[in-house]
Amino acid sequence: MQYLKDEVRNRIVNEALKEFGEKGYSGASIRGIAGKSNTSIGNIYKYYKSKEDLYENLIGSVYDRLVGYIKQFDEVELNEKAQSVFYKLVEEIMEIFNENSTEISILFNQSKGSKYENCKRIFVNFATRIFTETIQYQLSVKGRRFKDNFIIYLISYSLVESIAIIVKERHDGVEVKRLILNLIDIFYTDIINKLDSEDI
Amino acid sequence: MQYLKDEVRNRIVNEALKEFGEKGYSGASIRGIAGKSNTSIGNIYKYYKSKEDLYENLIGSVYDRLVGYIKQFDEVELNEKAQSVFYKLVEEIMEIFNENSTEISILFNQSKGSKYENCKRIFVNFATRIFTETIQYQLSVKGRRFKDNFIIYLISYSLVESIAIIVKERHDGVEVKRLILNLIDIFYTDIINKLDSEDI
Amino acid sequence: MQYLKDEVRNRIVNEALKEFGEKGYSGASIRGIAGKSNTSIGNIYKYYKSKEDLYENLIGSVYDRLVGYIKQFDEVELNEKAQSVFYKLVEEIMEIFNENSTEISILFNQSKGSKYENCKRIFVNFATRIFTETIQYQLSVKGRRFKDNFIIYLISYSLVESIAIIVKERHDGVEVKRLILNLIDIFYTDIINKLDSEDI
Amino acid sequence: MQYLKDEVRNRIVNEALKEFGEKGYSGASIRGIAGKSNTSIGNIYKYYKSKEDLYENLIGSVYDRLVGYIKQFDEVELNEKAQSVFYKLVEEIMEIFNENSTEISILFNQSKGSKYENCKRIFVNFATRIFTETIQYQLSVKGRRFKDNFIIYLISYSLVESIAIIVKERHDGVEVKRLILNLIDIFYTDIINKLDSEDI
DNA sequence: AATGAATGAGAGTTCATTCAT
DNA sequence: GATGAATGAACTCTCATTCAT
Repeated sequence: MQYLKDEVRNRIVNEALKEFGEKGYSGASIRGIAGKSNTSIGNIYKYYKSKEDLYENLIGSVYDRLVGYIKQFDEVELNEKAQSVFYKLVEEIMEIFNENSTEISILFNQSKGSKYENCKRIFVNFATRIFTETIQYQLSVKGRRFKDNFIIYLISYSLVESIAIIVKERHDGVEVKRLILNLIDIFYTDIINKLDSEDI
Repeated sequence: MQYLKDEVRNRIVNEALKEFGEKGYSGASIRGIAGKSNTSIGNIYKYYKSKEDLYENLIGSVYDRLVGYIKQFDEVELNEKAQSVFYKLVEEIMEIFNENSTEISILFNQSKGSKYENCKRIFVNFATRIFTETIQYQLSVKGRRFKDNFIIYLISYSLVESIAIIVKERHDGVEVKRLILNLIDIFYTDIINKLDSEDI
Repeated sequence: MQYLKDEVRNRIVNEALKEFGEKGYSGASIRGIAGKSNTSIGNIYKYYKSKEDLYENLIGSVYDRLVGYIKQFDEVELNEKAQSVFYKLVEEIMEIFNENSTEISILFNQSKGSKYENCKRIFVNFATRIFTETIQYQLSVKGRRFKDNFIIYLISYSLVESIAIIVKERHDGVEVKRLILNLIDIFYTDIINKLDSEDI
Repeated sequence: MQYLKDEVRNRIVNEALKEFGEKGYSGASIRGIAGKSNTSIGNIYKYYKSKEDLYENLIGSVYDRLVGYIKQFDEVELNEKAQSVFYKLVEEIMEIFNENSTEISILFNQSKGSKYENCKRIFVNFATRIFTETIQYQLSVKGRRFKDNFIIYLISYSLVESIAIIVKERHDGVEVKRLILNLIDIFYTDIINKLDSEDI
């Protein structure tokens, strides 16, 4: 009986991932998931008490790991450790990706309307913070300050959007990592140089 | 009577822009727009014959200008003119932004489910093309080829997403233009150098 | 001013006749009539207090003449005069047709949903009565009775439906009259003979 | 559960037949059908995916049989077989009537606005064709031609309208058949004689 | 545990009618 | 007298959720 239950749950999970991945949280329909997973609408509600609960069960742990990693630095001064913290986040993302590539893609690309729609914003804000603090630290060493915050926010936003696309369109962990690191290199390293020389 | 009608139309337009801006095309409701603009559901249908027609009236001309500009180069060889074509597109966007900043923000950020949802993709594809052709032209001069296409797609995608955020969050034309040009500089110029030296 | 009023009223009347003639009472829309007659919805309600009232004004007099003619015989024994009463009804119809061919066509063919939708039924019942009494009179002279009522009802119904089609599709009074009389001849005279000989 | 479902479906079907029978396709409302069949609006859409689909399920097979029978002769020369083809159509109608008297009545009398509204016209055209070819064949044997087409159309129209009324008002198959054959006899046989002698 | 029928709120849309101007 | 904007009820249809079986 337990076996049967797990088998049904797996079917629901798999088809729900497909449905959410294709149509997004709001556009997905419980009816559609039930149909495709060869079970009944009512039975889905035996396993998950609502559409939101189902989404939470699929995406929640990925969200929690990601956001949990970020949140732990909320009240912490980073200074010269900022950059390494960020590279650790990439490691974290890669671990999540290697175990749950579909879920992380859905979390980033299809969460509109769900309780996780703020995820990308949290990520962007964190990236912005890391980047800002990195630069501030480097400039402070040279006794200088930098002005613009928004351009860093934009770069961070771009990075996050790109990561979202990468995890959606590429499925090989090695390639995904290479692409992400490439982008960080392009977006951040170059910009630090640029900011350094041009005082944007 | 005339001014009354215009006043109501303005209220509808303003509240519709708010509603679409907050909830996106699909999430917005005619009922909600009617309520907030202090008129009746039926009356909105005096002004616009459907939800789609309302959206079209708000966003259509902005879409047409933007996509029209891009489409004119569909069958045209660009070669060394690629970059200037792109800068002219920025000029076009800035003109649109100066007249219709809210609309262009909605077009980019909230068109999912509408007839304009392909807009960002068109823009990304065009940016990818411009960037690819620019690089190919420069490399061909030196007798070299470049390999990776996806990274350029990601950069282009990032640029477009960033522009979407810029027009959403900033309302001063001068600043918007500066930010966009900054990003192009960061994203494209630097990357060309990078690609040039590292053979990505 | 009076002249102006009449001109508008005429436009409304003409376009309303077209609209009712094309779409039927229920399918016709006040908005459509207003649009085509180059006036406003509200103004139509200055002349007619409702859609029903408008229909009444267009079709009522034709209905009243027709039904009035029929009703006058409600409590009257007809006996041997039955047939001539019916031919007089045809004369009445022809007079109406010659003055108001459009209206009589609408009355017969497009009154569903209106207060006049019973018109054809009244007409059919009257034709049935006339026919029944004519036959009964003829048979009683020979000391016989006839049985079936429904077949006469059907013939009468057919006659009325045919007249409805004739006034809809033919516009020349002479031809209309010839066709109607032809049908009466076919439907009635022959059937009397048939009933006479076969005791249906 | 199964019997419950069937019971509800039956209630919906019965009440839908009543509603369509009383108000016609356009006039009938899903709300009304839901209310009268003691279920909810939404539940009707569990059984039928649209108003049109409901109507199709009720009336479609009857329409298909009838129109299918007629359509098979579209490209076929009939000559002296014309009359027997028509009598076979009557047999077909009687079979349909014996199984689905309500449905055939609705098809003929209440299909305006639905996809089946052309049914009576198809039937009339077929009857007109049969009648015309029968007469032409008979006259050609005697080396004569006949002139009027419209009167045959009217007779055919009358016949079809009468059949529509018969199936609406009579429910005994034997009587329905007798009435239809009686009418064909009256309408066609007599008229052939008439046309024969009088050159209408 | 499983079913899927049933619900009900809310979506977009239409239209006769009213009423302030 | 004329306007047409405004109303509101009714329409078809969808969907997450509940519940009797």
